[in-house]
Amino acid sequence: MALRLYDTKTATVRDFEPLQPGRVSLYYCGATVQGRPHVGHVRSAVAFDILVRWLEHSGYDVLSVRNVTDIDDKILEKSAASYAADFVPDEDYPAGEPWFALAYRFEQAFHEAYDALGVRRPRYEPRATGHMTEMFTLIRRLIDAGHAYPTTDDSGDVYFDVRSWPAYGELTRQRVEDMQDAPDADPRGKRDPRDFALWKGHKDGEPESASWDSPWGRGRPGWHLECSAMSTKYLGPTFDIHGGGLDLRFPHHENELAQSAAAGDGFARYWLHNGMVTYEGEKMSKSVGNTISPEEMLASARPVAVRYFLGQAQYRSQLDYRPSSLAEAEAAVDRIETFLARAGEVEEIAPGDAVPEGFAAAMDDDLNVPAALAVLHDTVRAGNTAWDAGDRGTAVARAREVATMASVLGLLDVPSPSRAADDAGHAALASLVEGLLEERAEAKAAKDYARADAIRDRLTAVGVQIEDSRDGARWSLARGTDKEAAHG
RNA sequence: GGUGGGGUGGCCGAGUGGCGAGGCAGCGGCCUGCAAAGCCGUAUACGCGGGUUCGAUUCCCGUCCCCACCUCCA
Repeated sequence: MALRLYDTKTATVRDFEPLQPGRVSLYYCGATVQGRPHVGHVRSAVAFDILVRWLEHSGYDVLSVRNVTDIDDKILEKSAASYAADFVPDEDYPAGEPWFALAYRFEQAFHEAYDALGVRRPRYEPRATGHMTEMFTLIRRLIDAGHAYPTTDDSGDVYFDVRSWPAYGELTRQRVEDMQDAPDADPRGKRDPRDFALWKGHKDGEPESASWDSPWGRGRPGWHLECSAMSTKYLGPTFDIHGGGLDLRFPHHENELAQSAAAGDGFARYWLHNGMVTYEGEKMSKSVGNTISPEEMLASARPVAVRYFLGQAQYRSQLDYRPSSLAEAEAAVDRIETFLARAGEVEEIAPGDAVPEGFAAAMDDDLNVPAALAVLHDTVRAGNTAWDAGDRGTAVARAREVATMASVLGLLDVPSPSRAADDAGHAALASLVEGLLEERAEAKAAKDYARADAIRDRLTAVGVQIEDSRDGARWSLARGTDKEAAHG
């Protein structure tokens, strides 16, 4: 069975056949680095991380590119605001910060969030500001082809001519005539209100450092242009997959497609869009106050549980967060880890190449992670059953499959800052706990259950969980609350 | 107004024209000195009204509601 993916442009599930056998070129939209990452950003990143992992598991060499939009209106606005006399700095926005410093700072914040969740970095992460000449070339091509024009006023703007491109709207199946005009649209020098900026002329009051000399005057690039220019540079005029959040379909991806296609490029062959994250069914919004940030999630649950939560729904589905979500994810992850730890007592469990057929079929079916997780959990059960029956060989075999599946879903690569952060402390703790467990074993042997239970209660009280087995007691640090990983 | 996606048991969340995925929570049982972990069992679920069909949650029609996008947005 081969991979099938839902393609937004054709609105169908299609067999995935890469341009070049064995190689996949993937471009997906990263963030505009104007603020701290929110849950939606990391959900998208996890979704595409799972795609890349599954492609690689399937034997493809994946060339992935994710852009960093480090120049745009919001970045400039926020920087400008930080210089205002009445500006009140907070922990996210200090006073007097240049736009490029602000952008770079948040770019790093995104990296921290991605890293914390085990999202692997793409092969390249190009920044918009580093690709001016590539953008000039694309604008030139569009003007020469009659699909773009510099305004006749003195603004220095260059626009894409929507009316010159009959296919405009093909990605989202909209007709230009049906589109609602933006209420606050400033027609400026546009021929049509839907025309969008390829190049924005420099305006008085904007920092000189935020503009570049171009054949059409000093200015800065429009948002959509960078993706067309950079994807072409790193992946070629035609590439396999273009991804991003559902909210980017229009206008961002529609405009990218129009630009690149009008310039004569094949552009993306498959369009993938991940669903939004909601809070108890409602769109997260700062004004409503129903938001939760990746940091807050990481403070209340282990990173691996956060990752599990973010990846557990099918990527196109809306992912609903509610206060109990992370505890549920934590429980599910615990179940998997407990089994792997059991089998790990027999021999080391490392991910291999083989996954159960049902898992592969689910992943090939447009990355049906929920169905894949069902197979994973079934395999855990089968392994536990074998373990309880004393069949260690089968248990270990199942554990290998579980580890492989978990690895494909990115659950084994999530850093666990707690443990690694303090090996010495952990060793000391282990020594103390094991001493107490020996005492407890002696008490149990003497049928002094009061004393045995007192020792267990004492350990439980400080977050050390005890599990008895025929081979003796096993201990682990209680999860869920995860005092260890709590961020300070 | 236009475009697209949804409404599944206490919660999350797949899926299918007919043998009720999976996780979490609950209940009963096995195991255990007691727990924990594990295993087994346990639910008159598919927004509403019609229709097609031997049979629909799954197809068709209507209807209600929700969400996203059409302005910066993962």
